[in-house]
Amino acid sequence: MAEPTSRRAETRQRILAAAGRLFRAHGVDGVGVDAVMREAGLTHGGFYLHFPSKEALAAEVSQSLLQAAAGKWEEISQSAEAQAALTRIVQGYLDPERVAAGRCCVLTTLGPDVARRPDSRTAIGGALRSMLDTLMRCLPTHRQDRAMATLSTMVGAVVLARLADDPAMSAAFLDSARVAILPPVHPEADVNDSGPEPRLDVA
Amino acid sequence: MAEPTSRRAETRQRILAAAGRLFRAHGVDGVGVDAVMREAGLTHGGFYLHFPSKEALAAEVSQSLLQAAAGKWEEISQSAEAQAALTRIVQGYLDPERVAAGRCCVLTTLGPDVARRPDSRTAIGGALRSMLDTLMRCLPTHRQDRAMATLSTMVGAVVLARLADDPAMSAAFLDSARVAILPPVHPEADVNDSGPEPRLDVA
DNA sequence: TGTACATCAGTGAACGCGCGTTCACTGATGTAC
DNA sequence: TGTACATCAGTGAACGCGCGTTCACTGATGTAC
Repeated sequence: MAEPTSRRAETRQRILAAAGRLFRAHGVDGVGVDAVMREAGLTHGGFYLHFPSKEALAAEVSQSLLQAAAGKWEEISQSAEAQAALTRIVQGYLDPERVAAGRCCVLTTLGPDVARRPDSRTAIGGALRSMLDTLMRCLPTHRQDRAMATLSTMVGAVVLARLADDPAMSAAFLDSARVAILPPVHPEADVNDSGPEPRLDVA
Repeated sequence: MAEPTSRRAETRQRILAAAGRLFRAHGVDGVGVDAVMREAGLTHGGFYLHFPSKEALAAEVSQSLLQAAAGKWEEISQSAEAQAALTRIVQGYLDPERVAAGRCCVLTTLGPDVARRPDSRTAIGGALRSMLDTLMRCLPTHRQDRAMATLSTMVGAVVLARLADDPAMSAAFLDSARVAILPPVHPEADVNDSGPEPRLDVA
């Protein structure tokens, strides 16, 4: 009769999800344990039944958010040909609506927070490597350094789009990164440059 | 007898510098007003003689740090030919020692912090535009979107280098960005590709 | 030049508040017989 | 099937602490005469 996910594990996931939303919106230091628990529909006292400390929660939130992103990328890369997968990954990452809504990558919303917390740093290592690996396999060159530079451009563009004071500038950061990463496509001009026929099957 | 910089103005600068160091190292929310004043060699009570609030300090710190960076870039761009200036700017930004010491761009250390604080966001607007402008003039294409993508790559690389758990990976993020931005140079092979003779006068 | 006073940068105690964490307790769920 | 008990997730009051901010005061510097 042992249910696959106990009630305890379910609540734990609810807390993780709540912390994911709040930490990304206000930073780890900008949100209290009581606010996280309220967002999860609980009272603050029960927090330590699920996590040993706020610091541990921060590490696990970073890890689970980045692992989710890494999993999504891997899934995309396996469901489509390399070029199309790259396009979907990059366009999803640089989606203006997602960025505006704050549902963007933890690297861009909590990057410096993670960098300052040893537990969080080590916790995200695996997912980060996985994302680079997926990206590398989708790139035409299959080179690791190209994957790193590409991820840098994506992360930087979202960071800058979020801190620009002008909406047009925000959009321009995301656009310029997309254009820089994805090979130019001219659907209206059929006579374009050579190469492995870059086709976009995602709007 | 009115001295050009009053004692008051000098102290104010000392507070700004102290906050610059501490905020970049621990985040705005990770440092108290008393710690900032202690770092500046003062007691916390006098803080409000110089700034109306901690929030205002955060905004002014971000602004002054980014303006300093923008000024340095502009200076470099006027003291050298475009290609050489770009090289110096990019190599300075991606210098592993500076990144390791935490003396790196406020966009990478406080990006999300700035994004969340309306006062800070508006405060850095001018300096950000100035940096993009300088970058654009140094790039071969002189295109604004290329400048934005380039800055994104630089910012992202430093963010990622700071949060990577492995020193080799940190270095690789900085290296890969440098290689991606700066045109490849082959000093050992004199017979290289054409173009405006890319010369590096900075090691 | 010397004295009296005004100005003002900086001090440090104090404030109310919210934080991270603990803990005695509640009440629902599951188990034993 | 029904009762008695154990388990355990969640509650909410309480803790010590450090935060941002205020303010009466000190002491050095500058000004007036």
